[in-house]
Amino acid sequence: MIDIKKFREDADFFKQKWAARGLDVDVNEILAWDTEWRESTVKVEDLKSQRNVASKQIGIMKKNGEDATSAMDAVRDLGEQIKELDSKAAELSNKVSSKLLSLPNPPSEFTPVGTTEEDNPEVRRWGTKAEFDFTPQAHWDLGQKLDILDLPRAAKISGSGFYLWKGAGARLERALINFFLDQNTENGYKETWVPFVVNPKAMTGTGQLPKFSEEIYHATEDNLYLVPTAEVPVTNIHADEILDAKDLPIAYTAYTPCFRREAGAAGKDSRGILRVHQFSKVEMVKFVEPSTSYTELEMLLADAEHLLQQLGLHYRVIELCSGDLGFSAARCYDIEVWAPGTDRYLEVSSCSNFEDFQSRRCKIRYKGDKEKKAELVHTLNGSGLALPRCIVALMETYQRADGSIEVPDVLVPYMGGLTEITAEG
RNA sequence: GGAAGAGUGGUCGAGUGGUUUAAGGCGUCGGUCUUGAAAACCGAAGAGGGUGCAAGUCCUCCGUGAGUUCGAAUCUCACCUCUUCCGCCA
Repeated sequence: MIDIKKFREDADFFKQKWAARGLDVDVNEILAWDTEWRESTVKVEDLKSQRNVASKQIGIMKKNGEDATSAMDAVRDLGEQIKELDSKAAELSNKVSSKLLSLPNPPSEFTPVGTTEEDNPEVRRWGTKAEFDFTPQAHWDLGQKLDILDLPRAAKISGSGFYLWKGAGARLERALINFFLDQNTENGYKETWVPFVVNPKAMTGTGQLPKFSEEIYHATEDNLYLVPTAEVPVTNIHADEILDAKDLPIAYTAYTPCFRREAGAAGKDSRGILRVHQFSKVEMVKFVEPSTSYTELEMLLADAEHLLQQLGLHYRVIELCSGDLGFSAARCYDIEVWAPGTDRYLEVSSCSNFEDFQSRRCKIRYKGDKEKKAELVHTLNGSGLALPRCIVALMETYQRADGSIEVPDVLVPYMGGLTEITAEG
């Protein structure tokens, strides 16, 4: 959520920022509601002040044994007015805040302006595309022939968009989760284990609600949501808290499954396990002092990149332009890994700075040593990393002519010493 | 799931209808004293919002939301969370 005070001062600034995202926002409407709210607030607070004084008087009169009937009648009338004005003010305030909750974060000053993903500039590349003296296969063929990936049976159990690993495939999923968690811990992120099901307040705090209810699984009986990313529970760890400035930056890492309905995405890039309803992901989340958030973003990105480097996978980093930026982010980098069989770059990480957009919604603040007021922290997060597409890249990059797969050195210990995945198991 | 009890500031804890402007302890910060520290003593300090150039001033906040009342931390109702006991259970 944006800062209403800044919005009052310069609504045009926000209008332009939202326009850079392709949104035409009627800022005057919001300003009018806000002005009206402030006017009613001034009135109602004055009435309340009068009532407080009069009530105190009544108390004193009663204590002295005087008759307070007429004074009580007068204040009763005040009470009626207060009630009426109060509900009017509450209505206006709700209008403003529900509107603001549905508006995205303004892109940062660094964010390139653009309309679609075509406009996302490439930041850098690491490594080169793997070369083969045979035609590399896609992971869905490799997985089936090696009998480690069973999509038909996953569909039988749950429907399309779910995956099922067997044998070395299942082991590979577990190995990567552990490898990522270990690496992130080494890089200073504290490992956490969080709920996979969260309440509406947490979902609103990070920005999934109220706008994207169609994208998330909702257990209506209990009004709880399956997490679409660990970002939600992990960021909310410090909701409604005032942190000590000397504890910042705080960095966490967490593994969770991620559940996404992917409404309307059927058919698009959905072959194999490229886009699924449930996938594993290890996430990194930071709470930082505002002045440091953009250097922290670069560090977060470097940490995520390092994971792919150790796996020896070629990737590129792109920066999202204003039109392609996610709802809550002010600036965002995507890391895309090369998958030779699929013949595409696949997004495996999004590293974002949310500035104070989430911390304002979640009320995550920090306080310095002296008389300084509590200020909102900046929050950041990035995948480190999303599993299925990493496995796709691994399988397709390390495949051999006979369809077997070589296990990269760093994963061998996590695979119980297994150095290759073959059809013989 | 059932029963009982409880939720007050950074923390512990008093307050059960009216100068509560939320006591007091601990912790924190500043000062006095000291070579320095500790101890002791003195003092300061919550959050959000409105208004104002400012000093200031006003409103709201005692788990959450409604209600009763001239007036609610205090009374009523609903919900949430925690504790204990019982039941069920990996």
